Amino acid sequence: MQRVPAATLGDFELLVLMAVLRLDNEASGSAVRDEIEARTTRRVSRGAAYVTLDRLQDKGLLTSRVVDAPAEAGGRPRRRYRVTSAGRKAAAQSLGDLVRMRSGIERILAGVKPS
Amino acid sequence: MQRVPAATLGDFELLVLMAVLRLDNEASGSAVRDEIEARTTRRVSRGAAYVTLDRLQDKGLLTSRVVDAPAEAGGRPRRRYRVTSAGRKAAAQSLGDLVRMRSGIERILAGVKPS
DNA sequence: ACACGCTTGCCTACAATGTCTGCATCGGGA
DNA sequence: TCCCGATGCAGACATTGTAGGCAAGCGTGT
Repeated sequence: MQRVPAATLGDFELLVLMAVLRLDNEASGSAVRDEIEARTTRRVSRGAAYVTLDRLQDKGLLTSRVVDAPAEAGGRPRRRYRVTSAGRKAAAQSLGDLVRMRSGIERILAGVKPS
Repeated sequence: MQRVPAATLGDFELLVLMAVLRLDNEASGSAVRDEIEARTTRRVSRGAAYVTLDRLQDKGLLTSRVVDAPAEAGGRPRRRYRVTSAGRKAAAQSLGDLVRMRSGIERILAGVKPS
């Protein structure tokens, strides 16, 4: 069942949504996980990914289906996720908020050396 | 007491951190609140702002002091917040993650009409 | 000096999200 | 068949998000 209020996205939810988008709407759970770990500095446990994927589905921001041939070397059939138009809208809004907030302080944030 | 692990920033924490930065490190609690409400689509209660400000202090990402002349028409003395170097680093890292994740799908996210 | 009202700060409680560990399931190969 | 690797998922708990209400100061008017 979908929840109507569609509250604001959490930080990880936004990353997951973008991961699915960037994987061309054919993302499996572990693909999402790998994508986030590859593109960001965060470490993602498998469980964390699936729980978030599930919650995004409850909100109606994602859909999924279990249509997949098994992987090369064994493995359970994969579930594939797709971003809905509501999902795109939510992601765009969250990112818009971030961008508007950042505008003007890029310089301050740029000169930061990583540890 | 500061917490060492300095976990990843939540979405609202990041907004608050940026608000203080953009207010030139002389931000009061309600100024932060007003700034976020002005620049984003989110509504911020006073309590939410202060709780987050407090937590960011515990993490060592912000410092504060109560040095302020009273406002124009009455009011309690204001507390002013300042972002630490650790805070700048944390914000830069979170934003970096977001930007890297977004790169390549800007087009998809751009063509989204607000409701 | 006193009461008043305004603004800011903060505390408390609760909802939502983030995160991990462990286990079940499915398919392939030995 | 039996094991193995990979995926999905469930349960539990930590962290963060959010609101409402109460108290503290400070000016103003009497």
